[in-house]
Amino acid sequence: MKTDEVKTQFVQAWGVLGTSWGISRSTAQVHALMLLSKTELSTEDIMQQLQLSRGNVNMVLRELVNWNLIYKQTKPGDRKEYFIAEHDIWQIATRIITERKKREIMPAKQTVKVLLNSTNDAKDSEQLHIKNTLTELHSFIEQMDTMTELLLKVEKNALLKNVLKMIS
Amino acid sequence: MKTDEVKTQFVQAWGVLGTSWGISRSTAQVHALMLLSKTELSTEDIMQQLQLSRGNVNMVLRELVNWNLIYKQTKPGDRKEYFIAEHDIWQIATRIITERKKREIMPAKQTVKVLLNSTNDAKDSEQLHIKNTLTELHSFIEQMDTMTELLLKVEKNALLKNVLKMIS
DNA sequence: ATAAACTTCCAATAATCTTTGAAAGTTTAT
DNA sequence: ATAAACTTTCAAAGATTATTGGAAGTTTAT
Repeated sequence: MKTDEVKTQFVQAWGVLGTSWGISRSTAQVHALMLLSKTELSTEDIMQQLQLSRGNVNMVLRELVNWNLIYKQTKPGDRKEYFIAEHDIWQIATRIITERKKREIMPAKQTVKVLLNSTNDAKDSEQLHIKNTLTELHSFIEQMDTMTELLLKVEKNALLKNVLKMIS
Repeated sequence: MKTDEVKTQFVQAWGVLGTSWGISRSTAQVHALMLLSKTELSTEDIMQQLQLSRGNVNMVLRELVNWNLIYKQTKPGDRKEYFIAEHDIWQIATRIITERKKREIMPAKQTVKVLLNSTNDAKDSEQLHIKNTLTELHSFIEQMDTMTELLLKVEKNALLKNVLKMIS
């Protein structure tokens, strides 16, 4: 397969996958393109290669910069901004996991915690059942949280990586 | 807070959270209601309590049954179908993780694998960079997959649970 | 101070995903 | 065989989310 074909296919496929991960198609596409690109790209480059509007590309790039998945770059004597992707896969993973934690785990934790507080005075059997369910949910979310932290540590911890390999 | 207030708040909050996990609001709401309900509920009960349409509740229940998150029940001398939630939090977790793996990890694995195959004959530096990126992505996805399997095993494995606690 | 080159914002539009509700289908009791 | 009680389907409507594209804003060189 030709280089450009591979690129196109990956970009398109990643866009589709992205939407099932709660990432907008364009965001996933731009990230995919940049991952495969060795060199920095300008907004124009991306617009042209992916046929997306200026506004959209601008927003997506801002989002990716916020997630620390791409970096802004400038070139001497050139006023344009260029962007280049973080290419270290574990760095990428770390940042995505961090975002997902923020988006998916923390709000759930918060919700359950608040409601759990309001069931302290549970008396009848229904109330106790609710309290019990919320308690279990809370402890489960805590464990997911721990797991997430663990994942974030794997990168820096070769020993841990091996332990995981051993026990799994 | 009153029992019904807690229920309502949990159901509503869970509905909102659900949408940021790629689960439809109604699905998350119905599941939340059933988690807090000690007894089985009929389609009518759910329609009435959550003010959702018959069609919607029917589809959602089917989906939840498919995920093994709720069970169908019948009562002697009653033609209606009733549903009751799986209440074991680790069972619930197992089933959700399994679904997410199916939906999020497997398709990505497949995509990368296919494209990786088509870069075997990489020659110039750009092609090698692409091949390299895809290779790393592939190995990362493998690791996520392993991690998922590990998560699924934690439930049944007290030792593993303790190891995790220890090293995290 | 001006204009050129570029970036950002945001209201309108488009695309996608969810929910409804009525009609069709199925099962069970008589 | 019929009708009552219940479940399922699916096209249309509604809600939400993503994208566009032009206008406003900013920066830099002269």
